[in-house]
Amino acid sequence: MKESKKIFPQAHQWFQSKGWQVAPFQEEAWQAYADGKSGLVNAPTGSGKTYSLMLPVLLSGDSTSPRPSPPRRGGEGVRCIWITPIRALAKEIFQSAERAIEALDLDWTVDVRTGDTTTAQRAKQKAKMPNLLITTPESLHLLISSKGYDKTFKNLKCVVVDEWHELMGSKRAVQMELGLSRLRGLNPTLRTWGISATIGNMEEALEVLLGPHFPEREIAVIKADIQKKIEVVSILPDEVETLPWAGHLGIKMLKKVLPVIDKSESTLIFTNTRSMAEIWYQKILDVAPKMAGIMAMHHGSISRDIRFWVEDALHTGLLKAVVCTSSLDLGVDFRPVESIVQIGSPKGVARFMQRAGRSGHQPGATSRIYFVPTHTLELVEAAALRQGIVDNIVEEREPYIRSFDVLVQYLVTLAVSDGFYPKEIFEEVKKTFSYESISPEEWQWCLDFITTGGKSLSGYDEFHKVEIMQDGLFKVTSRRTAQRHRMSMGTIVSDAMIKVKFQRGGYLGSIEEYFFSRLKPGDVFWFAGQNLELVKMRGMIAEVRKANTKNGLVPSWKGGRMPLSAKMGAMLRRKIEESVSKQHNDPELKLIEPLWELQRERSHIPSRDEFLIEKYKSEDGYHLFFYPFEGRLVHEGMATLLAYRLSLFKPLTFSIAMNDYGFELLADSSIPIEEALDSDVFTLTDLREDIMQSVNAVEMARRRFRDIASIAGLIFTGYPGQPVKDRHLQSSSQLIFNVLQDYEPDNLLLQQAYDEALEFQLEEGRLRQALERIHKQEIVIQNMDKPSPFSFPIMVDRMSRDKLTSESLEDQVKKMKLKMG
DNA sequence: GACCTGCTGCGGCGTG
Repeated sequence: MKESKKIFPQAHQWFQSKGWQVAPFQEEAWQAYADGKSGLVNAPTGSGKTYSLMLPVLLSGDSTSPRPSPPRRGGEGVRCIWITPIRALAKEIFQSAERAIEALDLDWTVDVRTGDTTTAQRAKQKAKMPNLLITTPESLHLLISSKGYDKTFKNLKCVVVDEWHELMGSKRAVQMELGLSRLRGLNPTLRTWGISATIGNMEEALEVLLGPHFPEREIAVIKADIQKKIEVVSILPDEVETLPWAGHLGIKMLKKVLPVIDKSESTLIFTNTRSMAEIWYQKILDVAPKMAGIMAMHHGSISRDIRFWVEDALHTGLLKAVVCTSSLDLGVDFRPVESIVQIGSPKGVARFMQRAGRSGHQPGATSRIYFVPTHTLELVEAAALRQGIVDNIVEEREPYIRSFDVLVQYLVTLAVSDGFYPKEIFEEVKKTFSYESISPEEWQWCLDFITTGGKSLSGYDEFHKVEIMQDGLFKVTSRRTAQRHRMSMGTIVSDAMIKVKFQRGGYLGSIEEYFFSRLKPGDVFWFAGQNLELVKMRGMIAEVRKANTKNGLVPSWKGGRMPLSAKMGAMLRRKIEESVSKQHNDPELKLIEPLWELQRERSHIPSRDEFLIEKYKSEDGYHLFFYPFEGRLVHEGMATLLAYRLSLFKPLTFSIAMNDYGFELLADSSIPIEEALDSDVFTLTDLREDIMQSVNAVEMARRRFRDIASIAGLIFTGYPGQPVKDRHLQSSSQLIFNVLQDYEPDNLLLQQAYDEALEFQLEEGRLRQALERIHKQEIVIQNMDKPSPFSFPIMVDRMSRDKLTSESLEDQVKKMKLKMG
């Protein structure tokens, strides 16, 4: 370690002058960088990870001079690119860089380039690029799509990808891989560094960043040895009966949450959905009107202006509490708050830890997170989360591979700028993790696709985007094509949103088109913490005014589903067992004991090597309940699979319901489950075939295809400010889907849609593992006279989806409770 | 195509 001091004495001096300590991992990173290595710095937020790479980049030979010297004239171009997944973080990186440059008296220039960069700034950059460029993966691709980009990046020595764990597991990472492959093509000695929080598959994260064939001896992995203490405090009801058996809102716990808010300087209240945030915000105001003015709300559909204001107000101590969704997980790294409250299951240990980390930022300080269960079985989740933290469990982020939509977009990007020669680019693309396995035929398909639209779309000129020049250069010559392409780059596809505005101006945020299709003028809804009356619709704008009525609809957004992570599922199974055998110290598990007694009385509690199937007959029909604890998506797949296999024994129509813990099959005549078990209904044999038979794979693929088509540039989503209506997008994507389905079933984008449906919607891999596990377990079939605590919430879930009944859900649940005695 | 609880993230109308 002594030697590194010789390499960057200025850095040490600067740290000293500030009274900062140089952490061992920082020194290690400086050394590795000076040695010319690439790699990954694995360090938590707030650990000084930025300077672990910022300083060696600035101070090493990549700078014009490590000592003060008169600035050289322009033309040096970009020497380092710093990638951040979030625009808002760019500002912070920029400030860190400026601070370092000034303190060390260097002649680096630094600037930010994102969608927020103004036209004037862009023009300035075009004349003279900064030496350190802070940008996003999307903006990097936009730069690659401009003429002479190879000159811009001619002197590039290093790329740093910040928050790499955030990109991993999304197509944005694939886009990053492609961008890196091109930059390495331009500069074979380019150093690539990632900065990442811990994820379950760290080695893979490194491999994705550097590509699978990066020379081993040029790689370094730097791990910050900072262990954060996290304390999980459940907010418990006085009696377990207070908690509902089913439900997810947790409003019943409101009174217990208020004291936490009261006694803390500042509190973040995390909810799982945007509508839940809206509801909690309103309910808190209802019971604690004094919170008006010192409490705010923050979620992804609220306008950026309002969100910035909230972040700022939290900084300056104006706000005492903010109700939010994961929009505050990341992004602006604000001053830590005193208390964190999590309402309902966060579904994964990593997400929970990240949120906990928002409190107690001082080194050595303990982060405390209050967990609020919203139904009885979530008491077990509390214990599971605590154990998960103790055992250091962190979920994986699975990288996307072979995403042909991202690849064809990239190829058009290259064709838009200076054009490309396929042979050269193929070699680069093959070196990425994502496309390592691409075959020459598949590559040729991509080239055909961008030049002719492929076999079935060749009749349409708009798909002939790229031309092949005489010398074999692939290039876009049409201005319109180039412009449209630049306008639709990136891999994030959003639904068309209606903007919500006050009549006199004042933009509040956006809600999906669908929500408004059910509303007529005069209707009242809650949004952004306000009670609003719809005045009129104007295109994609909803004009509103403040309403005086107390009640209103709460918008629901489509959003993504967050199923229980596999690791949480395993931990839940373990904790149930510990709770039942009373081998634990968790207060939550103690509280839930009466529920186990009831479960045992009415049914059975499965041990680790048992798999429980409950049978129950009601006036609705014949029910079967299964409990794999694998999350909603896997359950949905498994339920359809079993329904299909069971129907081979006897013609039956099933209705299916599920939650994160288990699923239900309901039929109107008896279900031959024993018979089916005898002939191995959980078998892995013919799994793929049976899945394809049982689920509506075409429909699932059709839905995935919309995003794929938009990333691949098959559909144009409109000019900024005048988006194309969703139903138009829907229909054009469907049209193309149908054409491909009929005339070109081997189309790679179409196949990708099927692959994604299987992998991400059915979570086939996890389904397979779950079936394997069940196979090794002993199956216990239990008849029930009354629904068990396990099965009850699933039944409620089914009822809430049953449109035929006119009874309100609440009445039904009451009736059911009476019946159950 | 959605409703049935369901997050987050970026970019965009210019070629010397």
